[in-house]
Amino acid sequence: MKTLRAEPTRIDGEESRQRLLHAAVHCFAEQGFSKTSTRAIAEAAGVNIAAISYYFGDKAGLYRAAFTEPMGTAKDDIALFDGVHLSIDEALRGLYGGFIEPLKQNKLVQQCIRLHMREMVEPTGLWQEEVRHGVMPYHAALVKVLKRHYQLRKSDDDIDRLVMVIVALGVHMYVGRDVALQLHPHLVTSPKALDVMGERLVMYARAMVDAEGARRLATQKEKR
Amino acid sequence: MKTLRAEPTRIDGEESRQRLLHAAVHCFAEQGFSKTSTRAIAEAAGVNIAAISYYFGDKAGLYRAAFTEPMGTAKDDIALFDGVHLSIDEALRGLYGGFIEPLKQNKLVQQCIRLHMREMVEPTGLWQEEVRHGVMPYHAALVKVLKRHYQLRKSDDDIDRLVMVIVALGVHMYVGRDVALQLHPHLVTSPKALDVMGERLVMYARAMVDAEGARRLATQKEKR
DNA sequence: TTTTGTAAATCAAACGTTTGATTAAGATGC
DNA sequence: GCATCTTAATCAAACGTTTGATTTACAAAA
Repeated sequence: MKTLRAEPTRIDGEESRQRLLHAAVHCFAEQGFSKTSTRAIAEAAGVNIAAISYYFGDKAGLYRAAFTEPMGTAKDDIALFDGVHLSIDEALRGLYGGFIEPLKQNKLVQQCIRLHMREMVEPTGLWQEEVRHGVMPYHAALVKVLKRHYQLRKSDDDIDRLVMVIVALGVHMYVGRDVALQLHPHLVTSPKALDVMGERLVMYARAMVDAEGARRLATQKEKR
Repeated sequence: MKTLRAEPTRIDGEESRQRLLHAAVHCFAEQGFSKTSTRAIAEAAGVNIAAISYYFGDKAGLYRAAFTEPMGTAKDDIALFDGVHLSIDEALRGLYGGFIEPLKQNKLVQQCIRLHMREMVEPTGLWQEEVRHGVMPYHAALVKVLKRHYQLRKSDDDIDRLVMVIVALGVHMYVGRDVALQLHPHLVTSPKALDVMGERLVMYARAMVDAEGARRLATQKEKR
């Protein structure tokens, strides 16, 4: 029933493309690639189906665009914690801030991240590229921060392990979000609660960093 | 072109159902629900398509069976860490052992877990039930352990937060596995490396538990 | 100003394929 | 003979994609 047509006339230009892209991000993030039909996307965007092939070639092309285009580069996130003048606490605060902040607002970014989380479990090839261009530099930057903190010349496996779990705490805010929403909704919804969560993450991470430092010291002594 | 027929004849008894189930776990874990066709499952199982509706009703029924049947109950995992005589370190060792051990072997279990991880990102309704019957008791058991350790009468938000991140470290071994395999394969493949990882997780978690304990003590003093 | 030409954008309709599910007939073991 | 199981064939529905025609915007030509 399309009796009323609110749209004035021609939208002309990039707008249709943009609307398709946003609708795609929303649909793909919500239901995944296969469960989302091109028709559903087009309908949500208020655009004809053919526009998909017109602007993006095919469904896969639209997905690729939805996956990569709206996301900021990893550099933006890295910049939040890799300043040379930052203390380890400040660095961790910046790092987890990058995880927490999008959860408070910015629906599009949240959907994008959800899309990326999806790819972690369901790698389609795009994710491997994302790991190379997004995750790898991110980890490398964090390794650098830790090296400086421990005053090491070379990194090692234990640094990598520590980086893994530090990142894990942030990642889990997204991966475990649905579970948390079911178990303790009030801990992960309000901005205030999310801030408290961020504080705790910093505290936890700091504790892990210190524990690893102590362990390194102990094994170092042991060797002598 | 089906000129050659390798299959003998009857596969005797219940076997078809089992083969279907295993093939389903494998396919669903690998590609997810929508991307897996009933034909692909039947072919992988070496069974006619109609057997799916015969044994499981429909595709959804097969999925449900693949999701629930092969998994052990949450009680098995909980039993690894909720003994009243266990120290906090022993409890954490048991807890993370439950995460690490399946990674060393048992392909079927790994695929099952992968299936469950999938549901975390792509909730189909089964996951909500799983949260109620699997995750919730798991969290509750861990809360109990922490309450005992801190000698608390009542739990609170901060305990829940701590439980979340303790679990996060274990969960991340599965969620972040693909990334880890690309970044540091040697840290998450060999049984020996996995054991080291398990040790570190215990150490990290212990550090977090202690940090939270210290924080509680500090805020407690502050209030007086 | 008006006419004409061109390229971009949009549309409904249809295409061929794949999907999950069902059917009726056949085979097997008791 | 009877219940259990397997098979190939078939179904409607939904899918992604393509098509050819149409509409709009804009600029050059008259």
